[in-house]
Amino acid sequence: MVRVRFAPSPTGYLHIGSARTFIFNWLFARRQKGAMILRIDDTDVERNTQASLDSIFNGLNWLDLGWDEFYQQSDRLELYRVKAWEIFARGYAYRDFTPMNAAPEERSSEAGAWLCNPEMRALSAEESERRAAAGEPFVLRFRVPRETERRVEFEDLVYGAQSKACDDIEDFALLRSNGAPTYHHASCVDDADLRISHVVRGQDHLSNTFKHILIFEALGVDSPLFAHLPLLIAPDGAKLSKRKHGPVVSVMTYKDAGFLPHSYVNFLCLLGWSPKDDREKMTRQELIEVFSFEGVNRSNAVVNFSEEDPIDPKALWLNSQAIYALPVEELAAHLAPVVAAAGFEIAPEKLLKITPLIQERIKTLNDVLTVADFFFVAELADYDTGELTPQKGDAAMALRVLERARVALESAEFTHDGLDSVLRAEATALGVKAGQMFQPIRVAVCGRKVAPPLFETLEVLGRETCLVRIDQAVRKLRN
RNA sequence: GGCGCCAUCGUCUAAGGGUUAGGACGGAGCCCUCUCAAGGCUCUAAUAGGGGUUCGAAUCCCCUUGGCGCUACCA
Repeated sequence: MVRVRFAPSPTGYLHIGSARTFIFNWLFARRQKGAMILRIDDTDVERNTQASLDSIFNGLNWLDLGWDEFYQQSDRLELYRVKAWEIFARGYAYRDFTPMNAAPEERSSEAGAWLCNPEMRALSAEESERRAAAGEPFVLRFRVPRETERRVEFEDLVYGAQSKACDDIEDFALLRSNGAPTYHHASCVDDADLRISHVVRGQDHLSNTFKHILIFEALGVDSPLFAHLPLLIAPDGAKLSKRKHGPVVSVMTYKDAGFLPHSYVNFLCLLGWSPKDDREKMTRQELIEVFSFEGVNRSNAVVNFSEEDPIDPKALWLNSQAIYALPVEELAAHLAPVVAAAGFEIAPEKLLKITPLIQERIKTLNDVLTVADFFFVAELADYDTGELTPQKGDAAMALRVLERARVALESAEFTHDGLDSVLRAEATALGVKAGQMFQPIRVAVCGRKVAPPLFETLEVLGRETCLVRIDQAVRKLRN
């Protein structure tokens, strides 16, 4: 039985890299008909906040994928304590009484990396017990095997054969001096206790895996299988950080920008993974069917954003495609809350009629506000009168067109075909080109040159509104 | 510094000894057209460098360079 977990620590918002890790775990679980477990790694009480936990849930909920089991490490502290002392009892760990901030400088710089404090590692059982009983603070450290020239080895499902000499692994902590478990310890104990079959996580944990394998050994259990994922990085090559790169790193930014959850999931999947054919737009079901670790890349993927384009153009394109593919009713339902949040009151039936006119013109849900605004307002915002002037024409032509249109529209049948034939006939009668006829009308009713197709727009706007707006345009031209 | 990992168009990627190095996004152009889109077509642009192995390397090996990660009583 495949069991995978996503284990964020609540020290910030949901990062897009974390979201992608969640998605790959989820895809693998669904693909293998296994279980997806959400585990909150909150062993560092100092840094965890409720706000952060809420924001992670918000992000995960928006992704709309779900999970099967939920755990929180702060509920399981006793388990980590018990397991740590079991490890100690088996001789795989020792008490280190070195004071907290003792000589941290000596650790790096020089030739060999810092491995352990030999004095503490060699402390006799008696002295260790005595000092602990006397209340002297200590951290419980893993005793990495050094007597043999052993190497820790494993086969990563993405990166292949991995190997590291024990002499390059330091004696890491299991329990802090306050008794709380470290990430390494709690994570492994939980992975063992929850019977996690595959650990799928960021490549930043690749080197940590050697330590984890030693912990699993000390715990007396088989290691899970590992699959590390390439990291998401910024165009400057640095890893994505809120401080340096701003809101682009947060999942909620994309929700707020008007992304459809699935299209964003689709986008994230394409970063560091490929179905190996030319498919890019994929449904959730397709993603599940085709996902595998063989398709995962080994090099980091750049999220392509800049000051001018804060959102990766590929994400935008995928979203516009997803919007285009949506049934009109569904798109209208997605649009309604956006329109309402902007303060417009619009009847659902009307929005349903507007939707097909803008469907292929919006890249995000939020674009409805800039593309269809003139449908929502009672009064058009002021616009430059010069806009009314058609190509290769003048203000006089605009006036003639609008006056003529005004009369024609009073009696025209307000349907696409009706308006089409009436307005084209008027153009011919006036001796102007169709475009010269349509443009002044478009600007009069929309307030700008760029807008959805004219006849449908007039139809949805309705005769009354159209006549009022044309009158206003005529007045502007006469002034 | 030590250890580990990585390296194909600007970006995401395909090609795992033999291809004019393919696709997508972006950009440019053309077509379509009532504007804008959408759609169609064309163009743009890559195997980091150097050595090997081989009849033949983007592909295998080594070195260099560059990038990333770990090196906490953070996760």
